[in-house]
Amino acid sequence: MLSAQEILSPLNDSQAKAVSYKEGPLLVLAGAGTGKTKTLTSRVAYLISQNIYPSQLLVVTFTNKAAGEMKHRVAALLNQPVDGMWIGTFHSIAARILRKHATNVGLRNDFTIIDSDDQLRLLKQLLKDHNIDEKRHPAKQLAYVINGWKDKGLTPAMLQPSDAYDFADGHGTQLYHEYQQRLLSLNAADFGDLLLYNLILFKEYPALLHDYSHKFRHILVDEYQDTNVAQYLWLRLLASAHHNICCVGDDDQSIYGWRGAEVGHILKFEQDFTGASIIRLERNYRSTTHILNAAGALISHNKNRLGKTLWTEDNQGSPVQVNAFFDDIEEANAIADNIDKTHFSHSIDYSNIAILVRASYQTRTFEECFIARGLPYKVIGGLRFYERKEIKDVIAFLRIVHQPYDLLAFERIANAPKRGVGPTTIQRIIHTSRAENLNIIDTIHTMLSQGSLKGKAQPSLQTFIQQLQEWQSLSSTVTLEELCQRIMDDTGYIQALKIQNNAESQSRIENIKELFSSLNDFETLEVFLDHVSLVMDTQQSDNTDMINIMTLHAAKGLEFDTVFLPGWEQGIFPNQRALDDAGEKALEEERRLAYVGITRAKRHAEISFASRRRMFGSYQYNLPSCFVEELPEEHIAINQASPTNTTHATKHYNDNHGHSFDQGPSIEADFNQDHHYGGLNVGSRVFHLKFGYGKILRIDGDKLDIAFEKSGRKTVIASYVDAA
DNA sequence: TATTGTGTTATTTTT
DNA sequence: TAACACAATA
Repeated sequence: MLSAQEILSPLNDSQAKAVSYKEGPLLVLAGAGTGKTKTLTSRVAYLISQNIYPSQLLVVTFTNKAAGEMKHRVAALLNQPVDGMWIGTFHSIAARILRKHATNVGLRNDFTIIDSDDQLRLLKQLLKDHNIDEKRHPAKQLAYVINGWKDKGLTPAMLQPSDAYDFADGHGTQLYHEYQQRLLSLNAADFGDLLLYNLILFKEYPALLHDYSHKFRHILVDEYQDTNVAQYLWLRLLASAHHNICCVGDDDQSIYGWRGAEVGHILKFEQDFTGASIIRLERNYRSTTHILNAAGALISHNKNRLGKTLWTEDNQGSPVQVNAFFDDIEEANAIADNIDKTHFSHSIDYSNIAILVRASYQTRTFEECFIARGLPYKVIGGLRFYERKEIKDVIAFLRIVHQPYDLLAFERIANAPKRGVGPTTIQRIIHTSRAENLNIIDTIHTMLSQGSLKGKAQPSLQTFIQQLQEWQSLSSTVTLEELCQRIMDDTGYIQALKIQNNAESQSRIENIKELFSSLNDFETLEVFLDHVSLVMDTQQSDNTDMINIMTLHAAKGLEFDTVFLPGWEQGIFPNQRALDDAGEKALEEERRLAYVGITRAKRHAEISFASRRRMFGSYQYNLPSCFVEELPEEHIAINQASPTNTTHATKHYNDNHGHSFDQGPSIEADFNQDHHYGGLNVGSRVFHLKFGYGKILRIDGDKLDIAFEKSGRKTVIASYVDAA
């Protein structure tokens, strides 16, 4: 165990001050790259060195990734594993508390945590039962409204009469109320409920609040600028006994307002927690002066901020490059060229390069460009492992084994694989189950004996409930993997995928196999199900060297040597819809997003915009983003592409940069036509991970011109395809 | 009930 | 463009 002195010595003055701050509320305003996590983890270690028991500490983060990293770093700092510390996401900690006292709010302690998919399904049923036209009032919107209320800590009873009009001409409150009832009868809670029920518990059972608020002697919160009202109230309650709450955050990096985060919380911290101190971390250890000052000037256009000025002892570096292009294709090609240069001439790893876009659809242009050129890349974000259809299906089977009342899980897999049970039958079973308060097995059993199930559905459901009962008895005797294997065999789920035999079904089978192998990490079904509902991110640890493509949101907290920020155009970034919805407030959030983007770069930032962009099948013409003008001249270099009318960007992209790219692989087509490459010939059928199956039309060195069956004609590098 | 065709509509995303 | 939901059809 390190001494306090050893913990403090590697820190700068402000960091050390924050780490050793004694008692009372503390806000650490930590700018980008100022050692936020280091400070927070050091403080945890410091408190432990001051004889605070780990079990008296509550450390809250937003993501599992952050919680994991924190745990890891504290353990490394103390040189011993930390047991007993409550460290986790808001949701996982709230779930832990709620499981202990579930019966106080009408749930059993084995309640299911449902995701947004199930939530939507439930709301659709509700709307149908109320004869509300889903076209005029989509379930998605209702989900948004209800989640919004929950984020604000509002139960149906707390709503104002006018709130009802937030959905379907005044039906909002009633629907919210019934949705909550249905969740209770399903013994389920959605993500918002986890926090909301905690608030209810603390309010209605003061003894519980007393216990928890005295148990935790220190509360530490990461990314405080992202807290929504419910989380904020939760923190205030838990901190009410000792006021030892240390929040770390950066108002300039608040980018989740659209999902309930309130920058206001960090702005009024001093009013909320009397006697609070604020410590600013302004020394940046990441970026060069040019990058820092460019970002700083940009963000200074925001009015709603506490204000801080980042500085660095690093050198000037090179100015932020601002590149103008004719269209999106030219932009992508120029970035690809630039990456070649960065990688080959300046020896920067691909993994140290990122392309950050405003919206995920923008990644496509880059993917296509990089595939054609054979540049290795990965798209961060996108759909996660547990969100895949086949994985959710397998999990639904497990859920129903675990909880035979789980109608949502039943709805999901009643006809997967197809067994002749159509939507009408499913709805009837669900309605009966709800009306009679019977579990799935009993419901189907009853309906079968009444002869109210017809056609193909009758025998398949008979088999289904038999199987379900077998699985239930198996679940207590065999391992999770064996149970899963058995379910797949009995239902023929994998068999059905095998019959489809296309690239998609192939990868689905792979995914299921991957799930199988991860099952062994879990002791019981219950532990596994809790894991999948709360720990959604399965970061595949990929140690291959690849360019990172992701949204600006996904980039928060990361850093790269070189960062490309394409699509800085009015309407795209700042995003038009955001502006329409929330005006000036949204513009400030978009600006913070721009700030986050620039400050990800250590040495090199390249902003770009194009005058023409292909969007949704047609061309859109955009003006440069207003943020471009807000960048200070002395820290940027503007590179205007030579005026041209051709779309053949490759002809003149060199003009933009004033150098050529001989070192990189030539993109000029060489006309020495080949007829084979390795084992591949013109006319061969091949398989590509992304594009599926196709036929080779032309071979040119290692570049193959392929007509894909699904994705059309594309040029790809030979090493990316296999003979089919 | 399963398949095919048509129409609509396009942020950001963690838990 | 492309994905997805829903209606019309086999």
